[in-house]
Amino acid sequence: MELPSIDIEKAATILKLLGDKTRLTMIKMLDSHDYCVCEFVEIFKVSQPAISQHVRKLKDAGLVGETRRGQWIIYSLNKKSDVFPLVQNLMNHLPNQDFKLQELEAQGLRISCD
Amino acid sequence: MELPSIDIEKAATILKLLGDKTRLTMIKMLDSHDYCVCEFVEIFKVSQPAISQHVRKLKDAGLVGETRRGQWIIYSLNKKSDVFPLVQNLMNHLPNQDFKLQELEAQGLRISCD
DNA sequence: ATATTATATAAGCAAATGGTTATATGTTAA
DNA sequence: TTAACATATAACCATTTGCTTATATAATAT
Repeated sequence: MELPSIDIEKAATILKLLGDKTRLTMIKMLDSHDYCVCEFVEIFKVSQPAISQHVRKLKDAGLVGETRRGQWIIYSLNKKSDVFPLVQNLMNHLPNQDFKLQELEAQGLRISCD
Repeated sequence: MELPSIDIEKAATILKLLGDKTRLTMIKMLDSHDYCVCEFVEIFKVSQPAISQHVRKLKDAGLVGETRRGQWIIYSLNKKSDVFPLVQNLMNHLPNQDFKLQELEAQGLRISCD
């Protein structure tokens, strides 16, 4: 089966974007659940602007989408992206990060939206 | 089928390494053929030290191996690397780069070792 | 031995990266 | 309308990156 090819320059851009522990973890997490900025802030122990800057890069590259839900902005994987097959493939090599969600819940920090 | 998981920190390191157009192209090229430094220099139009620095990073990460053959040092993909399955998987999404080899040959710049 | 060729290493530099604090924007609640 | 909360943007800074030139090391050829 033939996989659609991704321009090597574009691929390098995506890999550079994912070549950061925080962003790579975010994407892996988003593979299971959607998250809002404030949840990421709790999880990654960095400032809120730092998180906003990371998700912005992911959004600019088309890897994630955002939806406002009340005062929160929920980020989710963009499965329509033309590089999604590549990303998905990558994710298969990474360990599940659901334990982070459980930690959030244990601390009562999971925001309450469906 | 279960894929062996790669520590997310290690994966980020590898992706950052491959998140560079030159190195990503090198790895894709090495997926088909071995190359020496001087060939890479011709292909990438950067200085010889720049190429040496790139291959060194790939070597330090265990992605490639080197063999001296006379005055040349031949670089090849290290298929024994524990991240090779990930890399291999990535490569499947990239366009073949054999035309670069053909360009080399057309210019008579392919070095003569088997 | 000496010159030539191939590669590696060192040092320096401009640009990019990822964080911070301060501040602006937008939504909700009182 | 005002306060509180969630997020984004701006400005700044230290570190990293990827190149360059200059030089060192190693093998080959004369």
